[in-house]
Amino acid sequence: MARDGSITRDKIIETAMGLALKQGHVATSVDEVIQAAEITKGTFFYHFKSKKDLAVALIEKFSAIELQILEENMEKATKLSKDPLQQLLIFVGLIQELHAQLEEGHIGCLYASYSYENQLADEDLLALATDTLTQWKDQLSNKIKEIVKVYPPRFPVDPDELADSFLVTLEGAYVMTRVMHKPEIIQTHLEQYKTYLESLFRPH
Amino acid sequence: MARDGSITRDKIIETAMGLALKQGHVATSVDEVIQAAEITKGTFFYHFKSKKDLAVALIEKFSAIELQILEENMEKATKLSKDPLQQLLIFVGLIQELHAQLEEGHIGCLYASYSYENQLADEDLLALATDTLTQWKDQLSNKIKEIVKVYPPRFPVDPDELADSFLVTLEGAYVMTRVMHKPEIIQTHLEQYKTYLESLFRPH
DNA sequence: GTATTTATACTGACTAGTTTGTATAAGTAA
DNA sequence: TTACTTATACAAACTAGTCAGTATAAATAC
Repeated sequence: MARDGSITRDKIIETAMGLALKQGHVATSVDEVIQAAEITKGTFFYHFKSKKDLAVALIEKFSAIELQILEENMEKATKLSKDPLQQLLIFVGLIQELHAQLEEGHIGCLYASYSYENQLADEDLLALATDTLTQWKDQLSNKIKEIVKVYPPRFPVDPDELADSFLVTLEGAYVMTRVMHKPEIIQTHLEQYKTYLESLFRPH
Repeated sequence: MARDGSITRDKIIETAMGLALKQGHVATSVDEVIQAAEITKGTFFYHFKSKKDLAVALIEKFSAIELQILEENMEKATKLSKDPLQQLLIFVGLIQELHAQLEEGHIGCLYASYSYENQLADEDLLALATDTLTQWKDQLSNKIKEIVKVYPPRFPVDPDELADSFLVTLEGAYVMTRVMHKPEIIQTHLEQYKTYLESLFRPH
C-alpha cells in the first residue's frame, strides 16, 4: 500500500459538501472545489471520474450522516426514558441541540438542494434520498405507534403522517432559515412540533 | 408605437419561471430559455440586460403572484364566514385547492430554489422575498390574534409563531413532494395544520 | 393618401470567457 | 514498486453577452 488516498478523497467530499449546501451543486465548479480543497485538477479527477460522480458521493455521504444521526439520537433518547412519548420528545430535543451548534451557512438539506436543481433525476440518487427519509419516517412512526398504545390521542392520529410531519417541519424550517436568515426558526418550530405532540397525547 | 414587446417579455418570464422552478435558475441557461420561449438571443437581451436581470424579474413576478394569492384567498375566506377560526380554516382549505390543481413539475417555491442556490445574496432580491413572506405571516398572525380573543387556546399560543408554522409547513411540503414525488404530501400536511389549529382552539 | 421619419421590437452570427474533462511528465511517500 | 499527487497544458462544448442590421407600425409631412 502507498499513501492513503482516502484522506484526500474525504477532504474533497467535505469541501464540496460545504459548497453544495451553501450555493448548490450546479453553481459549484470543479475549479472552485479544487481551490477550496487545496488540491490540483489531476487529483480531483483521479478520485472522481466526473463531476456527476462527485454528486453521487455527496449524496452517499449525506445519507450516511443522516442515518447515523437518526440511529445515534434515537438510541440515546430510548436510553434516557422508558416512556415512548418522553423518548420522542427527547429525540426532537436532541435534534434541536444538533442544529443549535451549526453555523448559519451550513444549515440546509442536500436532498432539498438537489431537488430544486433537478439533480435527483438519476434513479439511484433518488433511491438513496427516499430510502433515508423513509427510514427516518419509519423509526418515528414506530415510536408514535408505541405512544398511541399508552396515551389515547384526543384526535385520530396517523403515525406515518405525524412522523412525516417532523420531516416536513425540518425541511420547511431549513428553507425559512435560509431565506429569512433567522437560525432560531429551527428551534422554534421543532419546539412547536413537541407542543403538538403534547397537545395530542398529554392528558389534561 | 411598434409591436407590443411586453407580450414577448411576459412569455420569456413565464417560460423561465417554469424552468427555474423545475431545475433552478443557475442550471437554466439563456439558450435553454430562448429555445423554450421560441425567441432569439438578441430578443432575450433586448428585454433583459443580463441573466441576473431575469433573475430579478422572476422574483418580482413570483412575489406579485404570491401576494395576489394571499389577498385573494384571505378576502374570499373572510367573506365565507364571520368566525375568525372558520376563516383561517377556509383560507388553508383554499390554499389546498390551489395546489391540488398544480402539475407535479410546477410544485415548489422560487425563494426556496434561489436560497439553495445562494441567489438571494443581493439585498434587493432578499428584501422582496422576506417582505412577501412577512406579509403572509402578518396576515395570518392577525387572524390568529382574532381567534385567540374568541377561543381561549388550551396551550399558550404565539400568533407569529403559529403563522410562521403555516409557511414552514408549506415550504417543507414542497421539498418533500419534490424529493418523494408524492404531490398528496401538500394536502396531507395542510390538513394536519388545520387539525393543529382545531386542537388548539376547538372546545371539547 | 402617399412619403418620410421615429421608436420599438427583433434577428442571428459573432466574441470572449468559463466549463468539464483529458493528457502527460515528473515528483513523493509508504 | 505502487498508489498517490503535482503542475501545466490543452480541447471541446457550453456560457453569457454584443452588435450590425432588419422589420414593423405608428406619427408626421407634404
